[in-house]
Amino acid sequence: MNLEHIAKLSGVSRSTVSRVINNEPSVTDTTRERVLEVIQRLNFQPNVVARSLAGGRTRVLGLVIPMGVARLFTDPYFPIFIQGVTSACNAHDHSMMLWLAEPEYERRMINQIVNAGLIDGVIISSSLIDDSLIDSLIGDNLPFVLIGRHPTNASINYVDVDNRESARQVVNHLLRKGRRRIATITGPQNMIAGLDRLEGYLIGLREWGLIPDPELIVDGSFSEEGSYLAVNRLLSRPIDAIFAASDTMAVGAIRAVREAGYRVPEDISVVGYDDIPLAAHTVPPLTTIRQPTQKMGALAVETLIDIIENPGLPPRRIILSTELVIRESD
Amino acid sequence: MNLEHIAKLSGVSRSTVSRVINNEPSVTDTTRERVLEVIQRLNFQPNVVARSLAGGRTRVLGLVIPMGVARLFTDPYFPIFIQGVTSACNAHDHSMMLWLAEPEYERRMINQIVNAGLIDGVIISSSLIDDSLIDSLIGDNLPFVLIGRHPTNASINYVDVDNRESARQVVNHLLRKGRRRIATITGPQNMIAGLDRLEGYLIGLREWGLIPDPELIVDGSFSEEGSYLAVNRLLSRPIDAIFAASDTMAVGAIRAVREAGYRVPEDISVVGYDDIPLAAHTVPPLTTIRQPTQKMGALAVETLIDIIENPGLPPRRIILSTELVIRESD
DNA sequence: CTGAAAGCGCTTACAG
DNA sequence: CTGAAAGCGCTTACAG
Repeated sequence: MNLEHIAKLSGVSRSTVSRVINNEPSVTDTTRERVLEVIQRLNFQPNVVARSLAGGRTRVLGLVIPMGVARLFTDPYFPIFIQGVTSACNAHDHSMMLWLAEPEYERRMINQIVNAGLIDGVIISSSLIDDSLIDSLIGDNLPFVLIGRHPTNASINYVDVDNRESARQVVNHLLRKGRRRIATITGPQNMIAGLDRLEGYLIGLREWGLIPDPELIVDGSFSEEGSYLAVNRLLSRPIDAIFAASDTMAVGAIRAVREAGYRVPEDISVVGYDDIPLAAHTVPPLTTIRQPTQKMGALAVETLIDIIENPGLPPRRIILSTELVIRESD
Repeated sequence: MNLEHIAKLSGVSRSTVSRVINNEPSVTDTTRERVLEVIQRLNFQPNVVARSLAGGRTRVLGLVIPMGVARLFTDPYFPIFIQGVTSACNAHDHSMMLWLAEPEYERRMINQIVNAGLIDGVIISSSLIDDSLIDSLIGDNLPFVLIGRHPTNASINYVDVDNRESARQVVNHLLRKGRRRIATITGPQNMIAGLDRLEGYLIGLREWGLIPDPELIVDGSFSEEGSYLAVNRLLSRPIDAIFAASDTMAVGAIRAVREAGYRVPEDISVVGYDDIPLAAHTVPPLTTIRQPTQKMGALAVETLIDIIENPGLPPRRIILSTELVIRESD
């Protein structure tokens, strides 16, 4: 079943059927109705592939998540984010193609993405700073939006949350609670979220005239286990609070703190970041930063479609605000 | 840049370039080398869309996960499974398209999947029993494989683990440890994994001549919270063990048990299913069934490609074995 | 072993 | 407002 088929049955040409399908205004209402009736009766679905080849647009969006990101395997952040992307794709009549970028295939994949013409644009989540994929995309003029701002290139479209501001707010909150020896478990420093959350922590301390102690800054790589190990090391020094750059790391931190015989929050406060579903159910329930994860996914899709349909406009740089959710870990 | 372009530069016809790209044997080595040299020099990538339209095959596979499955948001099972699918797609030069099936869009989506010609086949994960998508797929002759066996239709291809046998094994293990009042937290009974794990539990009890007590069977809907609530209800009766049909539910069970003042495993054993990464790190570490989640994803892809390339062969029904991992929750 | 040509199912100037 | 025709970039009989 194809356009020709529908055309014959409704007594018009293939061109007209195409126009009806694409909602072009230049069709009589009566003609339109006649054609639509046939389309519906036959439950006709135009062939996406042919449409793409002729029209130069596939209505398929790529979502790239670097696999190196170990988070993926344990952090509920991703499913929630992906859900936001998928819903928005559905709502805008697009499809989503997921790529988990494995290093071994990366080169071939970049090529596929950029040159094969399968997709109209790309969303890159949790990209590493200076990801070579970004350069490829720029070089080949394929529209893309980043989740997380780009530190240097101002012409790149992105959707992000205000990581620095919210981290600063966490530190501020802890300081107001009387904490003074605040440690932080950071994410990888080659990811913008890792970088910015650390910077916010530093800003927060300095605002209160405190000098950050490098020994209280340890890397947890956005993983539960990484954080657990980091906090074990940390506990040899006197600390009274921990800001973990993700809830998953906060969970690891709490585990380490309690195993060492300290109480949360009486001895050591623990604050996280993300507000994943689990955060409300840890013991004690986690104070954390709520970020609109699902909304970021949806906004990324909408921004990308906008860029595809309106090239040449100035870059969109969208920063969403967050919210400090105070529960019982302090 | 297209075939014509490459053809001109290497002094052959478009047809020959196509043959080289598709590795057809009927090309002289010298011709082949000449063409390949040009392709590599220009880093040429054939247009996937045109290829699909002409060849009738897109090399794109769809992965459908019903969103109703609340698990998705909290259960690490999915990222691991998706990772298996993606890797296998890469390895076999295919791409993967992810659909999270939202009820509201479902009808349109089925149409898209089945009729738009965008994909060569579909993998359905965690499908509900009697999912209407399955009927659509059968009706339209689109190749597909299920994760989880189909209870009635023997002609359907699937990859599954032996849920019944492994659940039976868990019960057997607990009975050998001297437990006699064994409760189970089940998954939804409209999912084959939920169904089969319950059945295995029943078989295990009966093997020892025990009569299952309906009051010890409660639904946890494959979620942490669902399980927590279910176990709260359960604790009014004297029980000495809980078999949770997923690790995520086991975590909820442990939480409820401990909050009620009982010890795990001294008072109540808790055994899970899945062996997610967290299972080794719960307090106490979880005894559970390890299933080859990633491998299931990869096998589903390979099976699907096989079906696409060799239609008409008898249905593949693949059952993978599992492993009881004994840790400290008993 | 290779090339010329038809065809995959659409879109889109162009002409009327 | 509508149709005939060219074209998107490939694959694949067919002929030689």
